Amino acid sequence: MARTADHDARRQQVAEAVERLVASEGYDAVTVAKTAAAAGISVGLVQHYFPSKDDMLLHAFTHARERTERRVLADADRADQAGARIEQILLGALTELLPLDERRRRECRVELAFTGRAVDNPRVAEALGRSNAHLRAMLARAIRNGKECGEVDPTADEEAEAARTLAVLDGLKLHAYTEPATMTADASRAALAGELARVFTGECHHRD
Amino acid sequence: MARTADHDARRQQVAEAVERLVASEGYDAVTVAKTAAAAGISVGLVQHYFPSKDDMLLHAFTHARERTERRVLADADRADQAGARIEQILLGALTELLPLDERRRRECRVELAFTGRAVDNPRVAEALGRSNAHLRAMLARAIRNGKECGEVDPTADEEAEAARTLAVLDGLKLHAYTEPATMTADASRAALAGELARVFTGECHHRD
DNA sequence: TCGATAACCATACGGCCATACGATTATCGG
DNA sequence: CCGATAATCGTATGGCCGTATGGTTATCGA
Repeated sequence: MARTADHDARRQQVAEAVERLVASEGYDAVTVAKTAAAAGISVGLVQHYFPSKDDMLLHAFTHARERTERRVLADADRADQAGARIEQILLGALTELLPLDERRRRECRVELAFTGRAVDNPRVAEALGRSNAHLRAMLARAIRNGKECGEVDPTADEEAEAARTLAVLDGLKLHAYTEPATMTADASRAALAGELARVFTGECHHRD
Repeated sequence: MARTADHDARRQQVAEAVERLVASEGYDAVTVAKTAAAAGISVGLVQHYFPSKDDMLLHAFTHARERTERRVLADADRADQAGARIEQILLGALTELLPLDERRRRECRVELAFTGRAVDNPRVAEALGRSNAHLRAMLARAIRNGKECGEVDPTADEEAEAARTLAVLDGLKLHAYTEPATMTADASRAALAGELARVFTGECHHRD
């Protein structure tokens, strides 16, 4: 055998370099050369780990997206164990995804840039679709729980409500990012809270 | 003086060539040379009418967007004069913007491609913001009318409801386009109808 | 009719970028 | 300790694209 390296760690290193570039200079500014420089490695090594630029970008996207997914899930879990009202749990977790301050604006820029490419790139679209499916499932589960404890109208269609809520979230993400003057942080927060208030219309009757 | 040409018509001709290219090959496939070919003119003439490729793309976007805006407005007006319920008028007009069949899918592709660029391109972002402001104003007006005739809860915040409704619309547009398998035409229509049903909760008490 | 001028064209240029390629270096197994 | 092999590097290459440039053509006004 010979020299060994941590494949996954290297790929992650490149993915994060891509992310930084997208966040600071925009998607179009991402070149293989710049990415290599940002990651502190050579162009050749990037090629060693990714067969093509497209693969590199796709990996960067899925990496970023999975991290975000995990964070939101963890957020929700933590709030859940603290025994909060489901509506409040979701509001907290989803608010994290809106560009309400500089940090989250950066994250949104990356997310939105890749989302924009999903329109023309089937592989990105598929990855995005998978991730959205996870989020919808999470929301549907939360709504189902809400029914059980009385927060949600028991006749509501969980899947439909979840799909619409995710649409609101993504629409707000875009509007708040591209129109910060019109869609201020408060307006965005209010819009999201308003959507949740329309789904979670009842009082929780559980006691602990 | 000398030879004359219809400036606006030429610029429109180019804009529509861009649109066709985006719809059929995707945003990245738009080059000045291809656009010229698609428009049936020379590269030099494109340059004659647009100082840079960026200007060309921006014009193509605003052109397409304004046309769509006009169409939606006209739709709504027509339904209005037919004396329909406001909720139904809006549903009809906004449904037109979702990618529910091949024709509307094409239109959405163009719209979404440019929307994706708004993230990194301030000029596109500004044009998009202006157009969104128009749509929000139109929605707010409709909601205000709804209050007067009893279709809408009089305590509702018109601007906030309008902003959220537009967010739903744009989120659905994206999801329905990139995830046709999950967000079917029926599911999208239902989600939009659901949103409107949450805004227009009352009965119209006008008679004519 | 004619020349000035705008419309229009064809091509050249310079730069950038993704990818290909060959060389070099480090390290694991024996 | 050594050689096989993976990791890493540096550079070359071929193509494409936006823009610059110079020339040609048609038409309007006088």
